[in-house]
Amino acid sequence: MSKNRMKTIEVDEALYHYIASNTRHIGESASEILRRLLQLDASTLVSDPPVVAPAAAVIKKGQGLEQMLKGEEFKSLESAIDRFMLILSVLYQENPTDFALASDIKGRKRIYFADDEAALLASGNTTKPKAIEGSPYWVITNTNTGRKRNIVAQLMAAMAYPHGLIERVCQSI
Amino acid sequence: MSKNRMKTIEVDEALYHYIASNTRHIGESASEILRRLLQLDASTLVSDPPVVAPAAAVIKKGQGLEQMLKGEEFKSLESAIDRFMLILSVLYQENPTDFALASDIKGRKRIYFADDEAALLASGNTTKPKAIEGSPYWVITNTNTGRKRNIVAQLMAAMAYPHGLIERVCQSI
DNA sequence: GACGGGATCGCCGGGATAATTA
DNA sequence: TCTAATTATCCCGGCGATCCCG
Repeated sequence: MSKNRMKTIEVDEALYHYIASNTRHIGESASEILRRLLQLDASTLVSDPPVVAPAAAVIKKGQGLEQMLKGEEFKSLESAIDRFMLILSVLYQENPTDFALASDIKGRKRIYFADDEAALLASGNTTKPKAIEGSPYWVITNTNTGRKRNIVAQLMAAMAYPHGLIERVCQSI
Repeated sequence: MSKNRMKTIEVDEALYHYIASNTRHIGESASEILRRLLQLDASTLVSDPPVVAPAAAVIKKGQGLEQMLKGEEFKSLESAIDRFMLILSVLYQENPTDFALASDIKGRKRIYFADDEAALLASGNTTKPKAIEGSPYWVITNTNTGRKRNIVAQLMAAMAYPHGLIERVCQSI
């Protein structure tokens, strides 16, 4: 790897997580990881990247959430758990890609999200997994409200939502 | 893509140019470009990134450490203990032989390194040994941060690393 | 694994600081 | 005794999951 001067670029948190999670060996740098993921030779820079289908319809950040907070459905929910589940559902639908990248949040022993129930069951004692509607994901549910807020906050932060919105959403749980 | 909560990563110049050259439209962000190049669509998320032949693993003196200091993995660590463990891991991998020779560092009664947990447990009261990843060694962990720095400094000195690097590594703990 | 929600309390990891020893 | 080095107790904050309550 070249010792050349490094350039700084900005990436959103979800992408950052994705990159970090692809570390192959201890102490690997961002450049190394990206080169591998991009299938670039360490030395040569191949010209044309794979052509990919255009991104799906872009929804403006937080729009769906804002609507949800105002909506009758949300207001009608009586329990923290129901609000929690709806929020996650909306978060997923608003941006499945970022959600997927961000959902590797975990506690000391439990993992919080998985795409199947069994994985969550296996990660703790009575995790009470529930499916997130409209998504392939499951979440752990046996937590106090503080932790539910916490999980949502972490998730949203990793999905690069603005602070203020994170605040309001967590507050609403 | 939102501009909120961006993370900064460092990439080498060649990679930087490669990314920049793949801009599709004016004002496109690094995240957007990378997402496209990495094929991070909802559809491809589940599968692992393409596996590529690993880069040759020869590491020159201090090179691996330098990489580590810059690496995403290291930056993502939140506790002194985690940084400590990663540093030791990289030190071992960079030169197992020297590590082995240098690792007979000890305190007044505790020994700091051993190739099995029991030896460390036996050398003190609550030494909290942890295994050094990628190596056959264990370290004592029940120390304040000052001593962790100390241990690393002694180890690196015995492995003949330059002072400046020792400084920087210890500082980073 | 079948009542569901979630507060409360116990446990654990990190590591500063107090205690101990040379 | 005073200081400096080393040990390891112990506190704090975070996490888990039991268990109580509606």
